[in-house]
Amino acid sequence: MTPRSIQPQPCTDPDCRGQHAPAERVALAMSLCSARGVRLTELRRQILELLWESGRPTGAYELIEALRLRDARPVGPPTVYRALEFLMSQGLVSKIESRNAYVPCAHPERRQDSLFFICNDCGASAELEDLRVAQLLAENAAILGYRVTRRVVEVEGTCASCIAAGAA
Amino acid sequence: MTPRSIQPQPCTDPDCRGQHAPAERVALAMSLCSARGVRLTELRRQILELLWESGRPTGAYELIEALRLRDARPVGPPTVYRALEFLMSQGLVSKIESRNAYVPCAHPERRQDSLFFICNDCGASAELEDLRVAQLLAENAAILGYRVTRRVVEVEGTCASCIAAGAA
DNA sequence: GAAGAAACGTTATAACATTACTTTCTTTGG
DNA sequence: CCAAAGAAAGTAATGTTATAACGTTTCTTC
Repeated sequence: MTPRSIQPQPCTDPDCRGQHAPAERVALAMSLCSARGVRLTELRRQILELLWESGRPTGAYELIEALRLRDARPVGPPTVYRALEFLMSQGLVSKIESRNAYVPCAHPERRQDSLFFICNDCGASAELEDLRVAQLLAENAAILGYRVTRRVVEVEGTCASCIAAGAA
Repeated sequence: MTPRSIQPQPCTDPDCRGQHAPAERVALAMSLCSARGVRLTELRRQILELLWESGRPTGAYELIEALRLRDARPVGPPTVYRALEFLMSQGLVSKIESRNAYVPCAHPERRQDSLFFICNDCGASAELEDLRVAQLLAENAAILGYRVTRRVVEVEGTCASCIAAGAA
């Protein structure tokens, strides 16, 4: 199950739903940052890794706690927020605004704001890209005369598993 | 400029961009609540009015301050948050998640999550409805097996006026 | 290895939101 | 009308998320 090699393996499938292991994700991030000439420091790397391991949108203070548990490293809020800001600037992480929580991005090599689907029951989130949505938003922005810098699209609801579990 | 009558005048134009006066907006809200058998109390009415008068996404603590100034009524956070919750439940107000701020809804009679465009420069927001976006999100939700309960679509950028002002 | 820049640490505090409990107001049935 | 019940609002305390301001360390470059 676990890949033998952790060489970066960017997914080339636009319909990829992300089943890569955290280590692989982090390796891709390292290679991307290296190519871009920016520094994915140990702290930043750890936070990205924690986000990949978490499997759901994770709050900044949860990350602080996780870092403390992981290697008895007590970091303050500004430290974590700065790291998150860096990761977001590189497209490696997105903030889920409706949750005040952070998720790792499946395709940091494509710098595109994704659609996020968040389950109200289990808290899990799914990421999707849909150029048609971006296109429609661009259209509407043009009508209003807006220059777009960021798109936040978050769909709240109940995921398939939780529907199944609830219906049981 | 100011309308002589403040009778409720729901806008029937789906492309309406909202140029109605606050009093008219509040009148519509009162009539809607009355029809729905829910109570638009004085506090709730005042908060809705303040939001319409504000002209931009407004934080809960700004509302507290505005209420205090308006009629020396000091209200606590829970009071305001409860009123906002009611207003949101009636589709009269939406929360702009990326700002932790609240805006009045242009078309409370249509219970549809709108698209919001927010200017990073002046802080103003514009509301738009686009069924095509809702449709695409529904499509994607269906693919994932999600049951949708709420859509958050917030486009950040620079509005036409600020682009013009900045380009000057 | 010194200068400059980037990252990180630390303290304090700001900004946003909720819990738990009490009081007041409103409606409704006797 | 009046009491009971329920909805709304008041109050105090606290929880949660985020940032300001400033000092220290680390990395890079020359």
